[in-house]
Amino acid sequence: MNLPGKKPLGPLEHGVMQIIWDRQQATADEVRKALPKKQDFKESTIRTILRRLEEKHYLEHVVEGRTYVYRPRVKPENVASRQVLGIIDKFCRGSVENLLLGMVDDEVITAEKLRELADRISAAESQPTSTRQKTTRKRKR
Amino acid sequence: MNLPGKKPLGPLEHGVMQIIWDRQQATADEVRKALPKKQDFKESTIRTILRRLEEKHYLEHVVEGRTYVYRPRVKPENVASRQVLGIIDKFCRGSVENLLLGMVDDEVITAEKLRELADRISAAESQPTSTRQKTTRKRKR
DNA sequence: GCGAAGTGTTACATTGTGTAGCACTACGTA
DNA sequence: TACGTAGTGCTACACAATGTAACACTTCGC
Repeated sequence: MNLPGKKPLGPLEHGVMQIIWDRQQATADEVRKALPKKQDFKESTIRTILRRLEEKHYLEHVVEGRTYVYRPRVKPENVASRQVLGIIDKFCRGSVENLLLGMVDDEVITAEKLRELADRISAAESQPTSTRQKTTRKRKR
Repeated sequence: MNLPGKKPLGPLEHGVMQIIWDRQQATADEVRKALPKKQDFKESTIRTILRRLEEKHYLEHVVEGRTYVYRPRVKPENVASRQVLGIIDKFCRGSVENLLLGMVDDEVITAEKLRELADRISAAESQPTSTRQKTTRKRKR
């Protein structure tokens, strides 16, 4: 089982993912041009990064004509949530509550604001399916 | 500014932190004995790890007799919360809400449970100071 | 004065990431 | 039809972080 979102990304790898998440898809050349012009990379560099991201299952590609078009295999929020899961395991004895407490204590978010968001999310969750926008995914567990 | 909780920890480094978090403090030898007996490390190995953890500001030590006694400089929940902050920046366009949405979507937590926790935390937060247990810290921001 | 317990210093192997070169292929065009 | 160009495949190298440890030095108790 090598699901995406687990392996960490280096800064450049992350930058590339950002670009592809932003525009839904991109070719090696598009990525290169979209990166900060400050350091402009060789195309082979970009292609190496893209290949590694594909090996890590962050990306997949389809061949279009003779160029590879890369698309994300995961949404950034889901990568985030998996990484947070790992953090909870490692630092919060598996308890989401401990994490949230730490975040409030560290002023990452106020208790008030947290409750507000939780209410909103919970409300949206129980809304009728007609107005509801939920990712289609196979449910397990 | 080199505050703790930012630099990532390798598996062994993390294991050592766990031990010290558990027992509040420990010497090199205690750490060595507390680690899984499967791989039993040389003391110098442990001491290298401890030194690096101190360089990263996860630990500090006091000299007791002639031995170093290490104690944590951060609580695990705070390390967690800082790392989560980084994740929010990188993957959720800076929005805590996006992260929470991702976590609900990924079934790391249910919307219902989240709301419950948020309520509880919020209630505790606004309790009178007499019964309140809050970390003493300099507030900034 | 010696041995044990402890620290200081240094080093090497492995792995992940950034960086890129070079060879190969296929398509459009002169 | 032969060639340049756009694209990929494969390989390599350097640097930093991490795991792993040896060896030398110091000091306290006996």
